[in-house]
Amino acid sequence: MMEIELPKMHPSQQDMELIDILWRQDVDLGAGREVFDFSYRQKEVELRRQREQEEEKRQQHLREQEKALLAQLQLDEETGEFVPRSLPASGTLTQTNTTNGEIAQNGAFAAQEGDALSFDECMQLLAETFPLDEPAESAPPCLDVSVPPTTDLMMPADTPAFTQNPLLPGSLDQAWMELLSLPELQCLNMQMQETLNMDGFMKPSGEAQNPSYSQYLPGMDHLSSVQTEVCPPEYINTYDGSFNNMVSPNLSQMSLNVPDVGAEFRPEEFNELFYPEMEAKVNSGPLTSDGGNMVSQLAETASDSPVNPMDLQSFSPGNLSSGKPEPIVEFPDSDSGLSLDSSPHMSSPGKSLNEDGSFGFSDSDSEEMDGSPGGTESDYTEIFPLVYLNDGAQTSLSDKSPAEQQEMKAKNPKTEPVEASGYSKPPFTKDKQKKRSEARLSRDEQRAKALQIPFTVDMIINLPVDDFNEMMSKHQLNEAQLALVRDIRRRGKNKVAAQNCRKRKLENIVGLEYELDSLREEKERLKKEKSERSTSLREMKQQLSTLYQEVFGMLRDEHGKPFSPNEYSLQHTADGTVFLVPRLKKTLVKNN
DNA sequence: ATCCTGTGTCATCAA
DNA sequence: TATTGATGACACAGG
Repeated sequence: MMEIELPKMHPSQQDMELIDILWRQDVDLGAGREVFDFSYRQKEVELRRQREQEEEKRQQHLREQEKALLAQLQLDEETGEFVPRSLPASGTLTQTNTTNGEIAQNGAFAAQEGDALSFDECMQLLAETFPLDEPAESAPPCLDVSVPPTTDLMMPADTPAFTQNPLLPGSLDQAWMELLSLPELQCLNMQMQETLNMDGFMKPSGEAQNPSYSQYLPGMDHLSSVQTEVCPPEYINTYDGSFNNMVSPNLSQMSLNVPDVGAEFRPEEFNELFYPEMEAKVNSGPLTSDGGNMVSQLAETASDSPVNPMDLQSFSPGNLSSGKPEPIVEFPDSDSGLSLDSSPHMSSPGKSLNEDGSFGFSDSDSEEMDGSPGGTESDYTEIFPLVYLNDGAQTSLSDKSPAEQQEMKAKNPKTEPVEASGYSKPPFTKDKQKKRSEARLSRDEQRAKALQIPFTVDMIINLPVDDFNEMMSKHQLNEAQLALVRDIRRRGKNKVAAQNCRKRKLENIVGLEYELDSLREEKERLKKEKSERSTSLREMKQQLSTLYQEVFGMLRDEHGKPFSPNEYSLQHTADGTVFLVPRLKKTLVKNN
């Protein structure tokens, strides 16, 4: 308890030393050592002061945290953005239908509320463990991937706000990571993963695909590894699956302050994220960091590798940072739709080459492509004949230089007639391999590959505009590439929007049908009720008439004669009093 | 051959 | 002004 320490040398230092010696020799001084030890007492005071300061600090942090909670944002399911929670009736879509899925979601979250406490505690622990010394830091809301993509529908209002508080200072970054390794959080983390997956399941179309941008961001990949350590494979797998769909707009917010995409870029890890199944192959191969060589090496290994060479290239530091992703071919006018016919892979030289010999991606070309009967998927079989020939072998012409591509074209005159004829099914159309390749590569992916865009289509489409612009600014793209990237983004977003729109339309139709049924039922019910009441009214009238006649017939005047129904009538008031009213008089009264 | 349905895309408008 | 979402319209593929 009383620890022996060497006090700092003070003026009374000799005395203190003596006291110390006596103390060590267990000489009874008649008083505690601390009585004589000035530095000890001073230290005690300092300790107390320090404790007070810590306490004060902690309280201040709690207050700040509270502020942050108040200002917490809420994920808008539709927009994928964080919006202030104070928009209770914001959504136009989310509230339209309470589908079973949503009910299930609510249920699931309700069930999760039980975890809220522990999470709360964790956050408190976090705040205590990692004091926010830089509250003003505009650090990113480094939300972990485990943070569920909550929506107003799914997240009860009283749910602890930490889960989606993007205002948490960036210093929490590491705290999150450390927290993730805490055993008590691992379970929570897994549940959040589950939630995230569930959300993806509930919203299969564009609006729900909610993987995290952290996957895109090398700086965050350690998070993945953390989860890999603590989560059962199924969580990871399902997560990967949902990731393939799209990137969550909401989680994308988290990437705001993540280290530069290009900064600590590690292509292997990136690859692992995107093509986990391929990672082994790619890594085991003679892959080098030399972007130039890699393509050719890929070409060698591509026959058994489904990896998209474009992606690999994009992950190559050489291409990313050294920034010469420009295809050798110049596309004078990129368009918005890479024209099939202008594709470098076209086997039809007449169309594929512009007059200047370059490959054209002009709008007119695009129209030619999209407008022509041959325009769509089949065109891509023409664009990438080798892709379809070699399933999984992404060594399409796009991986080769235009010169090589032209060589290929020269070597494969076979395809010319097919494409020259415009729309006609290429010989590989029935090839299952081709279909599989098609399924794997969307048109825009193929376009991107053709222009050697150094980003994945997912990134292009799903990154928030700021990140997107940042990403674009980090790479020097030529006009064709820029235009293609923007078109890909526009098309991708519009595709999702169209899916949402159709989904909504269907939901509206279903809702209207349901409403129609309800109204029909209501109508039937009202009809029936009307009929019943009519019957009842008729009966009552009949009874009243009978009663009237009975009563009227019992009435006699002073001569004992019955009243004439033509001259008199019976009237009754609300209190049951009955009057015999002369009809003439009655009309007179009425006239009055 | 024709119709229906699902999907992608474009144009346009509105926020 | 740029971006984004919503939606009608169109083309196309596939059943």
